[in-house]
Amino acid sequence: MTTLDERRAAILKAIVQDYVRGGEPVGSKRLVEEWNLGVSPATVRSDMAALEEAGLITHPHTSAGRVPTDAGYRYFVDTLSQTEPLRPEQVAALEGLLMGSPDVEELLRRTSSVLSRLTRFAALVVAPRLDRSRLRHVELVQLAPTSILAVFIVDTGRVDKRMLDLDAAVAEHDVQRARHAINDAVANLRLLQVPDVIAGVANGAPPEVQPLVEAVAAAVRRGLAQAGDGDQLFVGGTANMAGGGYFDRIEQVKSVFETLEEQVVVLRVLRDALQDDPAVRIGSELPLVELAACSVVAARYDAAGGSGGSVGVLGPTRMDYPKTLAAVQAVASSLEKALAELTGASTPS
Amino acid sequence: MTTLDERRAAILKAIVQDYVRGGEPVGSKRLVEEWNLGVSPATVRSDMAALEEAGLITHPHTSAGRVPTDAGYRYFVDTLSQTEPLRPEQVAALEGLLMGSPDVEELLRRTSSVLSRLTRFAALVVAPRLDRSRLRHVELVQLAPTSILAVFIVDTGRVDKRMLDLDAAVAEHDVQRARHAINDAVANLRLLQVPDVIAGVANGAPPEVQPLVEAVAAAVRRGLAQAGDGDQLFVGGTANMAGGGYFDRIEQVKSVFETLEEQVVVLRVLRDALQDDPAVRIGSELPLVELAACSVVAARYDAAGGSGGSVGVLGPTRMDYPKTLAAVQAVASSLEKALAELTGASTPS
DNA sequence: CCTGGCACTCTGCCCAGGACTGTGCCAGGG
DNA sequence: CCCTGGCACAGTCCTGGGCAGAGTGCCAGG
Repeated sequence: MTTLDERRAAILKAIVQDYVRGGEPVGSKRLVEEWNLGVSPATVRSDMAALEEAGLITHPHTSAGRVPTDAGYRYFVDTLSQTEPLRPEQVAALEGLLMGSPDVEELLRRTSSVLSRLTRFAALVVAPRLDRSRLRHVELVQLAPTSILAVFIVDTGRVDKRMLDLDAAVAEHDVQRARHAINDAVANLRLLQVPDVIAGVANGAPPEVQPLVEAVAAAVRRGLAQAGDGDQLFVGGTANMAGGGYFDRIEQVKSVFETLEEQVVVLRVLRDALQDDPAVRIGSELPLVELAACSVVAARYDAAGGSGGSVGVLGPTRMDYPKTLAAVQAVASSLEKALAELTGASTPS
Repeated sequence: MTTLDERRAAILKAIVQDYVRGGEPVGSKRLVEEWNLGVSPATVRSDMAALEEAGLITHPHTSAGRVPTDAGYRYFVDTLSQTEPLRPEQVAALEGLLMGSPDVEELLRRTSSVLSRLTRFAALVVAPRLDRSRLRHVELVQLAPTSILAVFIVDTGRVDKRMLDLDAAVAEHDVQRARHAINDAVANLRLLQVPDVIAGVANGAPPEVQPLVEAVAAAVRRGLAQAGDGDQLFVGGTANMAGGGYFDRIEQVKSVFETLEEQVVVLRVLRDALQDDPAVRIGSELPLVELAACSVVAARYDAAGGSGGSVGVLGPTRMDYPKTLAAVQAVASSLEKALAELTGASTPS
């Protein structure tokens, strides 16, 4: 992207800001009136023609004002704007809301709720990644002779479960032996190391319990492999996408909702976006054509032990990027704090 | 509701069916043509006037056809229609989809997905009630000296967790003592009995562990008290409410989505509806004005040990009630079967 | 390089007319 | 007493024309 003439940059900036506020194509006359640019509408027009030539703005039709293109928003975000930090009382309110959460799940739920209300878009919150968390405890519950429910309790307070289907029946007390052997070996281990350690336990274990222990190791391995797609996702404020008056055709709204229902897809989009941090992905930059009229703004947050997740919003391309970025970043950092408070206590000396 | 003249009943039925299919007000002429009623449009008109007098149909405006009112749909559902059972291959496909589920949560998720695709409305699935389930195991994990994570594993394979904040620190081995004492006492007990039994354990326990055991009892009690509102809810196919062309104003769509986001509200609506089984609640019969243009069709299902939940759909009042009822009931019974298969194996001799 | 002016284009709105649909009512016939 | 055909009436939807408004593109001049 070539760098822009100073006045043209100012005009692009004005177009973006006006359009984001009003939702209507903005013309040369209005522009000079509201932003006293010191030049005449005619000059602005020729500049706008240049901006259009450069692919930064378009015409809906011959005689309408200009509208930013995705590239226009991109230029605006990259070089014409800077995030406007939230007001201190907003940050305070934010932290107040998040701090009191009783557990991680509830905290993440609240986070998605508060972020959606703050931005008036759909909020996306991805739970801390499992792979770097530490395992606290494994519980094995025998539901049937060959089927065992394995429950994994992780230091962030998250609880995961998985059914194990064995080829042969296991005796109740062998389940207990496996349980003890595994827990002795893995307590407070990084989840990533767990499969290998458990596999080691299996090797040294008596033959009756070996298959069970191996099954547990396999379950953890599977869980970690899935972790990318299997991460927990909390979505909030989807209704915001229906109001607001973005999107002209109802079909667009529907396809956005359809996309939001597919957690796997949303997770992929988020992960894809988060090659930068904070990340802004505008319209066609998103990997899904269904979301061509949408943008994603996201940021990472860290959690105890180097694990972490991300928060973000999905909104129309016509969004206030500086404000949204600020909100997303503020929420990410508040979440980080609240999480630290919640699980920082979770490493007793 | 007084009973209706036979011809008038036929006319009402025809109006409902035509309107549900086409979405447009239906007039006297079309009616006699398509349903060869054996009388002239004029006669139909006078009957329609009577039906309108009775509050079963309305005019959108002076010179439009008639549209059923909520009461009209109600009459149709109660006395003019009967559910059309699904085709056998549909039932088979349904069961095929549900049977392979690895665990209860996934099963319920799939259920909501399949029900929404079957009906093209938003599907609601409430997990089996906790209060009549049996407790399999309680796990206590100490996250900090005064904070304990209690994990409850129930026979349906469901896992619930709850944080316990104690007033005083507990020693690690006391946590283990409490854990053993509780598990010895409660294994395979109905959840409803659990609080009292644990309270009994607390009484006989040494003073160091007493507060912890009591906290566990309180947690279960709280969990059960909440059970009404705290039940797990799986919502699927919400995007269907945006397509379809029901709802004229976008505002309605938005308020439906807002309602769907409030799980507590949805659960209340469902529980309220399920005084009958199967239940049909039409428009103004629902306890929420926001849902005045919607109907709920729901049915209960039973799960192991007398516990159970419900499945249902939320759609526009203008829905095909016989078909929807059939779908909901078929899904409920398939879910019941799949659940039995999944947890029936869970009562080893 | 900027500016004012001018012609042009396209939208949105209003209004009127006509086609259409559907109703309500009434008088007449079985 | 109920059904029927006929007729007047009311309201929607569509179309077309006219008109105002906004905005552009271009060009000649400072």
